[in-house]
Amino acid sequence: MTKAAAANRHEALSADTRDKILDAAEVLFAERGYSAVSTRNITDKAGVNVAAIFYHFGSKQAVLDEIFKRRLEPINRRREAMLAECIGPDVENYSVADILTAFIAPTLDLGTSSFKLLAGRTSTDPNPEVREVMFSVYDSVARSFFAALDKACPHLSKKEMFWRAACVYGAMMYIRADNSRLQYIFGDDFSLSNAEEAVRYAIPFLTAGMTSPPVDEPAGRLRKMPTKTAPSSNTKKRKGS
Amino acid sequence: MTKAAAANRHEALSADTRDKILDAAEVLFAERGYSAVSTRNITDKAGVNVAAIFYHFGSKQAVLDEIFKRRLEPINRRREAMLAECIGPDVENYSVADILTAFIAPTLDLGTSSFKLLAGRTSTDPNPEVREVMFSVYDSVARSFFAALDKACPHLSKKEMFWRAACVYGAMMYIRADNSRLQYIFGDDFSLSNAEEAVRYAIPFLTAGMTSPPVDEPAGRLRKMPTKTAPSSNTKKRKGS
DNA sequence: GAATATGTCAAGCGATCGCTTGAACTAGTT
DNA sequence: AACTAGTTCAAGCGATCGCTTGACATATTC
Repeated sequence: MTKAAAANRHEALSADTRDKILDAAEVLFAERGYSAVSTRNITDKAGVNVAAIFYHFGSKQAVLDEIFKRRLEPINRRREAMLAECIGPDVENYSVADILTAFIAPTLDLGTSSFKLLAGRTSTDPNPEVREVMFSVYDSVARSFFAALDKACPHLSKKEMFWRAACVYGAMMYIRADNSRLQYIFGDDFSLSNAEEAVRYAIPFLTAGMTSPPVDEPAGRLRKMPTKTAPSSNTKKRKGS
Repeated sequence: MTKAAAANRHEALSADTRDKILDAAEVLFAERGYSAVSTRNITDKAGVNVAAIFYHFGSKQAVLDEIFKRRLEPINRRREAMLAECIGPDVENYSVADILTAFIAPTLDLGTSSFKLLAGRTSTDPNPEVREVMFSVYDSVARSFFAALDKACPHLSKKEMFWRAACVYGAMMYIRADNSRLQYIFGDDFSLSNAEEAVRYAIPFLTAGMTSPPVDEPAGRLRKMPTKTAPSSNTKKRKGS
């Protein structure tokens, strides 16, 4: 009783060192970038000793890796759930908009979490240590996403799919990274950090791009064109298959 | 005669220290990122003394700034020339595809130059020193580009334009940054570094997105919709106005 | 209550950071 | 030959880097 109470109090007052380090590092990496943040910056902000990083994680890079694993696990569960919901047995009716939403929306549903920024900004970070983590963490989800998109867009050659995927990926990452340069140009009334608006305005843009006619195919020969949205609705709310 | 010859030979054999530093730093920054490259890395690669950086530029940040100024000057001249060519007196016939091409193509016409990578990768670099340079360097061109896009897309509210601009910007930056993750997924036959393919496949994607119907506007009320391409052609080759 | 496992801490390792210094070298001018 | 201005150089400044160490505190087990 007293023991449990003490344990609870301890847990309520302060997360363990491990989590404090992850929380602090996440914020700092998002703000300044992996390379520009030192291990002492992290432990200072976390209020723990420098050695704790190496005791709990082994290296600075391992901290970054753990940050991504911790956040992406629930996000990817949501992604796969949403994806499963919108790919039924009838391949003919795959909705490009729904697939894009399944892939993008869960990554934006993080509120003001620093991880959204971090994920966007590290996506093009050239530091080898960072890229190593990115490769290890993003691979499987990206594959299942592109596989679904491929089924939904049978009119596209692999090359066209490659370039369109790059556009989708780039737009998504840029929105997440939110470097505030556009805000600087368009004015403070606008912000890329508004998740609802991102889904509302960016998804239709990307859907229009994905479903536009292929560049290479002569206009005559034509395979089945994709449907942009689910038959009955253009919002997320959809009936089960 | 001998003097001029000596000067020429000297110039032919080795660019001056200033340029050697810029060339070396450009490659290293592109490969590893600004924060992960030290001044000694730069001067070692350039084959000059460490102090030369501070004698010629004053700081590491000033080197990054000079790299961007040196490359962007000719690129921005091309951009403005192409933009001037596609915005005539008849606003009604502005071609979204041509405007996008004017903005994007010149940044890709760098061959294998490291600057293309560098520009893409630094665009979302959160390091304050890097962001400072980005803000100072990109502002004016971006404004004139968005102004032209705005004229070409009168059917869009400022908010819709903001989000579509973000998608365009993001796609462009991601393609330039070429983090090779898509290549890893799609296979080695595909590469984002192919400038011709980028223009051929990405511009139509982005044009389709830009010219898609507005999200907010009720379908009934409708201002003039934009033309996707110039009347006679969908390639870069166009007659003068 | 000694033994053991787990975690924290101050101190400091060698290496490297951005940057500075003052002496030396190289023109070209008088 | 003396002078000047522009440039390069080795050496090193204090600070900080990622990471390690060994002493110590705490909690659990037998």
